[in-house]
Amino acid sequence: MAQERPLPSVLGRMWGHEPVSRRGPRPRLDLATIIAAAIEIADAEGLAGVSMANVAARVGVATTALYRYIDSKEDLLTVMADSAAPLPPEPDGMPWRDYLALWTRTQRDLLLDRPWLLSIDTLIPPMGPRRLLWLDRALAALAGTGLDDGEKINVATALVGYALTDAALVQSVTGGDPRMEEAGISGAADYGEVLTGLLDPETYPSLSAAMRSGVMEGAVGWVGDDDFRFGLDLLLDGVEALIGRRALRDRSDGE
Amino acid sequence: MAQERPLPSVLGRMWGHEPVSRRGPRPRLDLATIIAAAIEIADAEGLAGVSMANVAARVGVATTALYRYIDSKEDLLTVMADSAAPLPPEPDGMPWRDYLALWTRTQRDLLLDRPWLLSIDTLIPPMGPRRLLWLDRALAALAGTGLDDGEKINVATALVGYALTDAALVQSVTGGDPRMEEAGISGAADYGEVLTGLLDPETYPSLSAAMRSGVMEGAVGWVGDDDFRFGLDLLLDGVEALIGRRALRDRSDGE
DNA sequence: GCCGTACTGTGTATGTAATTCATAGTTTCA
DNA sequence: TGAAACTATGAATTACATACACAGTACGGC
Repeated sequence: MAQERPLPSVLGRMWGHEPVSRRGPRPRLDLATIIAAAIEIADAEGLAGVSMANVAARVGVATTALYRYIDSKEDLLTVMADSAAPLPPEPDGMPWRDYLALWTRTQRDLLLDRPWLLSIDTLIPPMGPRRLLWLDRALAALAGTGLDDGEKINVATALVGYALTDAALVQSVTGGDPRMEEAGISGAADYGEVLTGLLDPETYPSLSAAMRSGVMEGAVGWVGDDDFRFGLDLLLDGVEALIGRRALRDRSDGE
Repeated sequence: MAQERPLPSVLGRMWGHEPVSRRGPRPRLDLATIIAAAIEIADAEGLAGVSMANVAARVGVATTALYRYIDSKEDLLTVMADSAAPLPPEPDGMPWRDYLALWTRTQRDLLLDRPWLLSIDTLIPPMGPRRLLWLDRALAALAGTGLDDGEKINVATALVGYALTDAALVQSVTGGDPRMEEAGISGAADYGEVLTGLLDPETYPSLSAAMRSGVMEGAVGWVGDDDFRFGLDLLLDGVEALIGRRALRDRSDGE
């Protein structure tokens, strides 16, 4: 019923609602082909390589032919971002905590594997079939925890957000960001060194002390697996605490 | 000593290392003036309005004159992102949890107030004087909690990350994102409606159930203050648990 | 006081991309 | 068989960022 809401063209096509046309020459392309080509280019050359001309060349049509399938480059990127996601891992009866940890890590690893996603994805509500599938699985994993739907969604949201920011951070520190490269920084140790030279201990007492004590040379440098787990556990511990509270409340409600 | 590392021009200028030049006409501009102009434009017209030509016109010079002060537009954006941040709130002896909550919220509100920051800022290690000041204050707030420097930094990182993703989400849902607007979605209720029409209950059992039960029409729609606090408390509960564990360990170490 | 030099701002020119539009060609339905 | 509906194309337009050569300016040594 609500189906009637007219979807904008790209979103519609994303969900397989291709326009049913009779007349005219058979289309030489479909959205999937275009997206696949665009993703291949992005994987190989980064987002910078994804120009309309480039994509068109790859699928063997003139640049402007693409505009029959998408309305703008923006749309292309949006659809790419959804299609680039693999299927979510299957729960297989895992405890919620294990599943959500895997769920989050897999998303982060995806972002590291396809760093161009980071340039498209600022966190927005998922609209594509793939991303929504991920969300669905997170909610499923939280079934039976006593959280309500809203809470489950918020938990999932916080976790994707973490995957996103952590990947962005790791990516920038390990040399992906031009802003870091320009500063001659590759790796946390460099960063610590630069900061040590830059920070006036009067103005930045705590930070400068931390840097001088060599935090960045040791275990903490944002990019280690420990660092990822640290934030993840912060969140999951929070979730666990919440679930505990809910259980308590529900028990006393039942009396 | 480490001061000697040659900073790239913009980064250096950000820290007040203006080049000491004798000869030649007195410069008509300085970096601060340019940044201020760029920020005014961004506040008024969004990032799209920030073209080199526009900024130059505003400060009353030819477009290409800007290149005497910055190397590229990218650099301009980077410096803008740092300068746009206000001074961090003062701790005033607040408990760490209260301070960090305020600290995070203030940053999120800044991002909502200047949405263009969201387009510049993917999470990267802070390099500018303002952002580093924020980091310093977070570390200071965690003094005496028993966390080590690395842990403190990781806590702060997780919190900024949360501020960033939450702001991005709110921003997109409340109409800031072209991708949402294009789908005719403004507000969580619209989102819920669209999804209800789109989702096949077989493929998306949990999510579709949640949508049909009207989550998005109720309290949860990502944009409410409750939703912000939800994720924030998740993190802070996690931090609290960690601090508790550290205290326990330290006590038994001391015996 | 004068002149060269180092440095500043200007105007022009170039290259890259996205996007619009009129056109020519291709199927299918009546 | 012809018209209608639709496809791909190429040329043209627009908006930028940026490189470069030039002209003017002020300081510092003589």
